[in-house]
Amino acid sequence: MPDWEDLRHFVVLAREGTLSAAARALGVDHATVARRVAALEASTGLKLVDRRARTTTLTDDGRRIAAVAAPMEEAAFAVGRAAQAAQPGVDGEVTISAPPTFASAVIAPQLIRLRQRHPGIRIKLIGEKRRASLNRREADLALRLLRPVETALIVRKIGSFGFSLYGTAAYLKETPPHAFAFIGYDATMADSPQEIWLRAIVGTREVVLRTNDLETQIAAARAGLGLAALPHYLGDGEPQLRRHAVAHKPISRDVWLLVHRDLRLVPAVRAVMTFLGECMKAG
Amino acid sequence: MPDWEDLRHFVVLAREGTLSAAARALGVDHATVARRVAALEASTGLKLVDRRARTTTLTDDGRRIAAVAAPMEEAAFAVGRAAQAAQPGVDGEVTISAPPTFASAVIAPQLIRLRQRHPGIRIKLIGEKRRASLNRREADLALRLLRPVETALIVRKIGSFGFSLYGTAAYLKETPPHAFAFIGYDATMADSPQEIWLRAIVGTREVVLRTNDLETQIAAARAGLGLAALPHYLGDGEPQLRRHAVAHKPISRDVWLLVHRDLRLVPAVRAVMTFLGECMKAG
DNA sequence: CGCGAAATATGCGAAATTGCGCAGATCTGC
DNA sequence: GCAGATCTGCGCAATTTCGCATATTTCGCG
Repeated sequence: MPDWEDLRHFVVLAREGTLSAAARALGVDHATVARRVAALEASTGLKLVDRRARTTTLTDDGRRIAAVAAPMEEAAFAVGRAAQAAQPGVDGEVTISAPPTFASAVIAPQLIRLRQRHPGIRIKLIGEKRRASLNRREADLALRLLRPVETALIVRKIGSFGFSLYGTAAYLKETPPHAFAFIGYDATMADSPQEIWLRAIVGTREVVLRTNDLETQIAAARAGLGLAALPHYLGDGEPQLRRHAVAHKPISRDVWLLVHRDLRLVPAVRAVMTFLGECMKAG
Repeated sequence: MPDWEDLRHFVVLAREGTLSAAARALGVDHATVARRVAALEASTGLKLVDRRARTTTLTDDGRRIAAVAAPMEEAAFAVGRAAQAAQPGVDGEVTISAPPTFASAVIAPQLIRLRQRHPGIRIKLIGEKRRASLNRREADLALRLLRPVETALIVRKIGSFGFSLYGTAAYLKETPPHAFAFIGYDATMADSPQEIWLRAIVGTREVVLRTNDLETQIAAARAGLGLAALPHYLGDGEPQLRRHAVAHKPISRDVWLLVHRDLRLVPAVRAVMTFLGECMKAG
């Protein structure tokens, strides 16, 4: 039986693709990953990776071994969750993953309430667009705008929010609707419901700014560049912006709260879940 | 995620029950096991074992964690088998587990043939009464006298051998059958077919020696103490001993060859399996 | 009640592991 | 074609880890 730490490093290398990326993911030096993998190769008597400068490719044997070792990592994460689940009391650190603006505009302002209610809970709030893997315990809780399909996750709808067009009061007053300019997402978000909704409204008019960053859209709208489709929790918080009513059917997006099955009964996690539900009602 | 080596030590401790036993099983010092487990407790924030002098008991949390971590060990063994299975050519070390007398009297004398045919194969021959776990890779191949029920194992009957009563020529000539003394197994082997067979023959006559060791029975028979029920592969090899025919129906026991599913196609393992089959025909 | 076997705890020196810095190699963008 | 960025490989020093020896505790047994 090979050394388990060697296997841990190798599994990450197999997933990440390069020694350096694996080293970053593991929080160690790349030389350590290289040595660990070399040790695994020695103990198995197999050549697992082709070491070429710039690229490290798994051999056939390497892929086989990585596939067999992957369940080990699953089990290791399960141990981590079990340890978290066994923690007594409501103390502990809970990591939340949420869309960036959601984290900053909705959750963060209300965190003080959670803090007052449960002083023992430490919160790690990660605003990120890519979806954190709850299976790999990159987060304990996640807020998403799409109902996920992953197994072993408990999904709960905790609310929804609507969109409106926002512009400065001056812009809305001075510009006739047929001359409106718009601010929208770039191609990476072309499939999102709010972007499709916006395109329908825009019609033949002009989109003068495309950006993947919502904060940039707000800044542009504030500067009087045009109208942006913003969630109410953001647009209503901007004193310089006003909603502009349109004839189109309004849209809203649902917010889903995700938690891993193993963690759903942990007191600290439950407390944060309750808090997040209240955040949605308040927001 | 906890350190995987810590988990490996803890899983073995959970199975073995004491620090010392776990240390023996792992081939390390017991101090190392204690330190590893302490490190795991620190990283999980849980108390996993109750340390009392002389006894080490798992806590409830410890049992939970051990149960979750056990699949990790399964996967680790699977990696070991996969590595063995990926070995190219017929070179490699193959471990055989067999009943002690079988190993010494049948297999060992013929090993030279295997060696001549496949010089690259190194054999580890373990004579042991307790059944080696092929799942945990204590052996690659096992010979057993009972058809096992374990899953993931391939079972093949490769032969059988008979039993007879053996005594010295002088003893058989000078002693009338009604005065025969017998040599048999002790209580631990009372349920074995050959012992039941022997008891039926003995009838009301005397069993003057009971021992769990077959070699001891042979030595006693050679010394003229009485008659022992020996497998032919042993008794026929003793120049001082002669078979004594009895009216009872002769018995024989089947020999089963076991191999783990993952290893059945490994060239070196296949070669040894073929060799073992020939051993049975020759013996 | 004393003794021995076996298990756990502790302290110390040796050995292995790790991180860092630097060199060599390859790919990308201009 | 060239400069910059990124990745791998290697040697050295600091840290961590491990095994051994010793002490302590507990259980079984006469």
